[in-house]
Amino acid sequence: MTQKTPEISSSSLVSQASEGADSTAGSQAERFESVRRAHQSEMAEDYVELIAELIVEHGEARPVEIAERLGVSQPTVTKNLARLKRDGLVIHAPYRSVFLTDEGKALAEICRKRHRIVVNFLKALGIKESIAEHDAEGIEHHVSKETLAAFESFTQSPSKP
Amino acid sequence: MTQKTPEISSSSLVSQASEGADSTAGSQAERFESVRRAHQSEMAEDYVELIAELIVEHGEARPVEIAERLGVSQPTVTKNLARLKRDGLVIHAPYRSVFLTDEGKALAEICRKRHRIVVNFLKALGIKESIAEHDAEGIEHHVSKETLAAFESFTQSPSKP
DNA sequence: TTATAAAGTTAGCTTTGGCTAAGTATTGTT
DNA sequence: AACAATACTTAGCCAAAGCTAACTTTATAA
Ligand SMILES: [Mn+2]
Ligand SMILES: [Mn+2]
Ligand SMILES: [Mn+2]
Ligand SMILES: [Mn+2]
Repeated sequence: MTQKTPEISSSSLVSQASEGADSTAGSQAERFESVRRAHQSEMAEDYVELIAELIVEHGEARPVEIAERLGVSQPTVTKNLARLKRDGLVIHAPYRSVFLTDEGKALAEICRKRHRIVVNFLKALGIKESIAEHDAEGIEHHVSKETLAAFESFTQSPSKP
Repeated sequence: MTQKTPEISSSSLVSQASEGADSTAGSQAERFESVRRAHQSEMAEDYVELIAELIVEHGEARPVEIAERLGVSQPTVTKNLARLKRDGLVIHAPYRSVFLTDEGKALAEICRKRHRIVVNFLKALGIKESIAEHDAEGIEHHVSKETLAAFESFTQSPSKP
């Protein structure tokens, strides 16, 4: 009830030069927007990568196995496969196993490589494998081309620019 | 129509010992579950960190400014502030500016520090600041304690274990 | 002090990605 | 061939985050 009601400080052209790079509201917004965009591709990336893995390991990708590996229910997989199909990444007929389209294969390959780079980078930093795999699962979706390249070159020759 | 219908290979106890760490379906599922959990905290973390920033910079945090910095609409901010309030992280009365609870302040401080560590680490790797800030905005939510410690120690003395 | 502008909220919609319960299809076993 | 077990789908639910349009409140300016 009696809480203070401060006005908006319209006298704030201060900008006390604290940040190095430009730290405008606009550029910060772009960063958050970019993260939101990355999250939208995340499901697709993890699915196609996993489907490719299963095909290599078992000769085929079964929804039940996808569900088990992802830790989600079978209906969730069914629904997400429909989305991936809609987006042209997988081929899936009812009660059949799952295949990747050419586009799906290409995406899976990119994701597989990126995943390995991130894991190997973390291991090169001294992180133990189980944790490297854990963190990579999330980090992989937020690594720019530049950062990925830096990770790769560090892995190959640590501490050299 | 005439698509092949492969059976499930029930003869697959092969496990050709390709991976170093344990790569069971169960441990892979745990990693994905952990990423999903991280995504649930992400909105809260970015909001409290930003609110703390705004209070430092402008003396207060206004919804309109939060919306601009995040690149989302004002109604989205209103709705998310209600969630943060429900979760005990902010104090917000209608038409007033936003305050952090003690819990919100504590979370903001953790996030602020983690953010700086990730950014500084990427810069130490040779990534330029604007890209470091960009990637950190996503990566920060997926870094374990161990990895964060490794980032910090690398920043302080690169290439030493 | 009144009018206008800006800020904030409410209502209602959307997509994503999770779930359970229940039904159908396929596969494996007798 | 019949039955049981497993896999898969469908239907229907939920919460999170986003949006626009319309309305209300607060702040600014005439
Ligand atoms: Mn992943
Ligand atoms: Mn993420
Ligand atoms: Mn962030
Ligand atoms: Mn941040």
